[in-house]
Formats: sequence, structure tokens, C-alpha cells
Amino acid sequence: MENSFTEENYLKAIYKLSRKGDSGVSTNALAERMDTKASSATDMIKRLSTKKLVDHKKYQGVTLTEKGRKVAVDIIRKHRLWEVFLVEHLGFGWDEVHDVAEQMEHISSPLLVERLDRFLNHPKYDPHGGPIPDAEGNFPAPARIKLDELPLGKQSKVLGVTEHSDSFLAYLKKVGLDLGQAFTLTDRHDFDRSVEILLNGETLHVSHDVAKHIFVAN
Amino acid sequence: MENSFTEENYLKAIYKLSRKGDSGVSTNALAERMDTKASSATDMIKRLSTKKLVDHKKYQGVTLTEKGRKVAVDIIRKHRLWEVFLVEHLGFGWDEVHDVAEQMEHISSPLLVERLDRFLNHPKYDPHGGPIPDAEGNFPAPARIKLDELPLGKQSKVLGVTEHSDSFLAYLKKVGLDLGQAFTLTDRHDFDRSVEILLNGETLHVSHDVAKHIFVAN
DNA sequence: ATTGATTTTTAGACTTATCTAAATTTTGTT
DNA sequence: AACAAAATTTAGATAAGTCTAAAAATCAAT
Repeated sequence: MENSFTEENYLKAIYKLSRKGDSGVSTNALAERMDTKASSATDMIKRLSTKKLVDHKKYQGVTLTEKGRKVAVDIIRKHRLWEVFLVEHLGFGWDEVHDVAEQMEHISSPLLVERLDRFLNHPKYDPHGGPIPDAEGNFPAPARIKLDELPLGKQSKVLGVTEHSDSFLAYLKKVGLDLGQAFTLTDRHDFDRSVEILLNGETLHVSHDVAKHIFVAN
Repeated sequence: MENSFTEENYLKAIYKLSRKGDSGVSTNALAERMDTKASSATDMIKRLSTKKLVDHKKYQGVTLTEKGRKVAVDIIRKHRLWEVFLVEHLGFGWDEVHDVAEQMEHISSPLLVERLDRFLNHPKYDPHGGPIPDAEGNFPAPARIKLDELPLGKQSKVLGVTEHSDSFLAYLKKVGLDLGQAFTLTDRHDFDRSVEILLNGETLHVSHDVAKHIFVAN
């Protein structure tokens, strides 16, 4: 009754895609996210379906069962806990941890996870600002909003991002929007929904496309 | 040019079996250690051979190439570093870590290993007393001997074991021969090569079969 | 509502790692 | 040296995960 790494990765992908659209996840979307072909996704859907980890009606997309959701959330929990460890204890940059955590998340030992969680002091968010579910699969209520929703004049700081592409992270680093960076929202342009923020004495213009992907303290 | 977990485990098994007998490792011995059939071992030997990780002449046993030895030793390095982490930072008992480390040893990230090693302060021995090779694959010179070779009257302490079965570890725990336990060798019986040691004011009789599996400080 | 495009599934093949059963090579003994 | 026993390899199957190419179902659109 063990799940392979591949099965776990598919479950995680289905979970993440479900967050977006509210209906079932399409075979094509799943295949694209898994960087594989639709036929492979179909095969895996069948496998997961016989294991009662997903519900599937032909041509109708997949959804996770409660059992499947538990597995997916547990992997996310492990992924994010390891990211915290890598950044806080091994000195990794928050933009260097993803690939390693992608491997560590598959280590199977409930005792290890419990002890790691305690060692890290039960963190609620990972270095990207992603919420860490507890052992029962419940996510913490996020005390944070997107930068484009922050009230004018408010002081805040960067808590995380919702976009993890290399180019986006590199852009943030270049303009100084590092994790934890404090700033004040000084202006807002309604016509294009861009904002101006003051950080380290410099005024920075941030487009809405960027602002909507940045989590900040509320 | 990636090695699968299975390939890595075979390489590690060949390495460990090579330590014992000095000649090549037999297919049967390898199959037994991998808990599989001889035919499977033969198949894997062929695979590793085409990858230039082992040398093999039909019916003649396998030996690691230099390349194969590097891979095997690197896995042992990772295994032992993670064991140190589990015991010293997550509060695992030295008898609880093996199975988890067995999984962690396959995580592939030279950067991670380097940083873990630094975080742990470049340990030379794992919690079982096993020497940890450095990044170049060199083992530290062991400043320790087996209990059955300890001179009469010498004070010492338990550094590790060469036998990791549950029953053996449980026996050690029961009689009080824990890791780090200090004692004095008070007597030696030549007829059966057993020894008597004094620990915590109690005299303990230790058979040669047990003593030869215990590393102690020299 | 029929056509055409898109999405999804099936069919058949390949790879890795395993197995059983049979064949072959080596070893040990007389 | 010959023959039986033991060890090893080959042959052919199976399961997981993938692929390409083709068939089937759904969707979109006039």
C-alpha cells in the first residue's frame, strides 16, 4: 500500500491544480504540469483511481478523494518543513531550496516529520511564505495579503510570493524585494493598479502584475 | 547518467561485502544482502558493468571500479552524516536512525551535503561509531579498537558497534553498554576469550562473540 | 445538428527491476 | 578425470511508468 514517488508527485500536482480552477483537473493540464504526455497522465489517473486516491469519470477530469488529499497535503507539509530547515539551519537562500525539498518531501517517516517540526519550532510558513499544514492537514489562517491589496501609507514587509519562476525571483532580488524586506506603500495608481513603495530610502514602482504575486504582512 | 536508488543500494552492498572477503563479491552473497534472487543480482551486475561502475568477468564475482567506489563511499558519507543529524539535533536514539538514514542517503545535492557537514561541525564518526568519509572519499583513521583487543586494566568507553541487528542492540541496552558508556577492563579469560569489565560499580561478563563487535576508545 | 477541432483514451511498444525455471559453468569429491 | 552439487547466467514473464500513433469522445460554432 505504498505510494511511489511518481504517484506522490501526481497527487501533489492534482492538489495544486485543484486550488486554481474549482472543477476537476483536466488530463492535459495535469500532463503539462508533470512535464509528460496526456497518455501518461491517463495511465496514472487509472492507477490512482484503483487505489481510491482520486475520483475519475472518463473524459471528465480528476479530483482527489479525501484519502488522496491527505497524502498530497502531507507531502506539502514535508516539503515546506524541509525548506524551513534548509534556509534557517543550513544557510540556503530562499531561492535555492526548492529542488532539494522536492526530493526530501518523499522521505517516509512520520516520526521524522514530527521531530523535525518540533526542532523547527512548529513553523507556520515556509521561506516563500507558503502556509505549512499541521499533522492533521489543516492549514494556518494566513495573516497576510497581496501587495496590491495593501492600504495606502501602510508599513509592511515581504512575506512570500505566489510565483516561483527563476526570472520572477531574480527580478525581486534585483530591485531589492527580498524576503523580510520592510517598506511603506507610498502611492497607488488606479489607472494601471500599480503601486509605489519606499524601501531603503528609495522609491520603487511596482506593476500590478508583480504586486499581485507578492505576499506582505497585514 | 543518473543512478537509480536501486543501483546505489547495490553499489553500497558490493562495497560493504568487499570489506569482508578480499576477492570479488559473489552473485549469491550480493543477492542475499539485497534480499533478492541471484538472477536479479546478475541483471544488475550487467547494468552496473555497462555503466563502468563495476568490473565483472562471468562466473567470477564483481569488484567496484574507482568510479563505483566513489559513488558507494559518497552514499555512506551521506548516510552517516544524516545519522549524526538525526541523533544530535532531532533527538533520535542511535538505534532508531538506520531506516530513515537509508532513505536520506539517496538525496542528491552536493551543496546540501557540504552544508549539512558544516552544520554538524564536520563529524568524523556517526552515532554507531562508523567513520565518516570526507568529500574526497577518504576515511578518518580510527582511534579505536575492538573490546576484545583492549589491554587489561585499561579504562575506555563504548564508541560503536559492527553489528546492527535489533537483538544485539537490545542486548547492549539491557546490560548497560550504551554508546559513550565508560568502563574498565578488569579481567580476561583466555580459554574462551571472554572479558570482564567494570561499569557503574558492577562487574559484567562479556563473551568474545559480543566483545569483538564493540568498538572502544584506545 | 453536422462538421471540425480539441481533448482524452486506447493500443502497442520500450525500460527498469524483478521473478521462476531452465541451462551452463565452476567446484569438490571420489 | 568424471560426475554430482553448487553457483551463476540466460530465457522468458510481469509490473510500473513512459512514449507514439491512432481511435473515440467532447466542445465549439456556424
